[in-house]
Amino acid sequence: MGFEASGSDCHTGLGLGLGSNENCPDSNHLQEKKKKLSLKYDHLLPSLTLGPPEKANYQPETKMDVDLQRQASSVSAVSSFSNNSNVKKEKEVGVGEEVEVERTPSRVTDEDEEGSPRKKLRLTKEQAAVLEDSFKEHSTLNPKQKQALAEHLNLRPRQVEVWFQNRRARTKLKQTEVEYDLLKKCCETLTEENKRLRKELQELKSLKLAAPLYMQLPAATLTMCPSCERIGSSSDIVSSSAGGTFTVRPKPYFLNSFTHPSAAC
DNA sequence: GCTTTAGTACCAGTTACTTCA
DNA sequence: CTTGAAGTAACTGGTACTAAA
Repeated sequence: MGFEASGSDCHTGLGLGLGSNENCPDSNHLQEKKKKLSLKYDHLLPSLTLGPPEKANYQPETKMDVDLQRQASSVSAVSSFSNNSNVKKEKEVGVGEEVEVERTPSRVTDEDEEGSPRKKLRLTKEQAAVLEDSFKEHSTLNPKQKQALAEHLNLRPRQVEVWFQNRRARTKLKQTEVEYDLLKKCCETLTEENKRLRKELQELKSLKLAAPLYMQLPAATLTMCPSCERIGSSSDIVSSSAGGTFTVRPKPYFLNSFTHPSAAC
């Protein structure tokens, strides 16, 4: 699958590293590379079977239908190009043809018949579903796929392109939220652990001052952590005395060199 | 082999519009 | 009916990459 599947791969790596995305197969640069290989996704197009909404039973059965559709597509391509202040030319690679379109700023050209700029259309459920399916296949489109999808849904290629951009942004946002939650939980766990260890250290220090009985143990069984001065034994044994017991617990908690080197204690 | 330039795709951030509680 | 929040289509400006000159 595309972005979402590999996105979860990235999470598993989480590594709690903020830069983890760099290693993600779907990070920007890899996506750029993927783009170049995008022709391999051409198989998708025949699999799109849902008819465009509203124009509910729309099916370009006749040549005229197809021509009209193409025409509409070209016209809308003109009206949908983003507003760079300059007029641009873009070659839309059609299915088996190249259409050269004069581009003009959209603030001007996006006006509909009534002259109101940027009238926002709401995609129908069916359109959204087809786009969603397509996105699941792959999160980026090559020009052919874009054109074909646009024709299939009776949308402008620019609209398809924008939808994919926004969809990628939403995916990334969700992914970021998930990572944030994980990091937050991790932080809370570590804070708790830190609290516990400090408490334990305090207990040990007071024990040491009161009755350093562990000194009487065979030296070989005791080790001292150089960084936190915690005492352990080769088997993390419990040492008890008349004054009470203290335990050097094994570490059930997960530790991570990312958080603290001395966490290995 | 270089630099420059134009074209293209993508992204982050933003705006504008719609929908719904 | 009005309003604010949330969702999202569309836009903007910037960056990276590629191919041609």
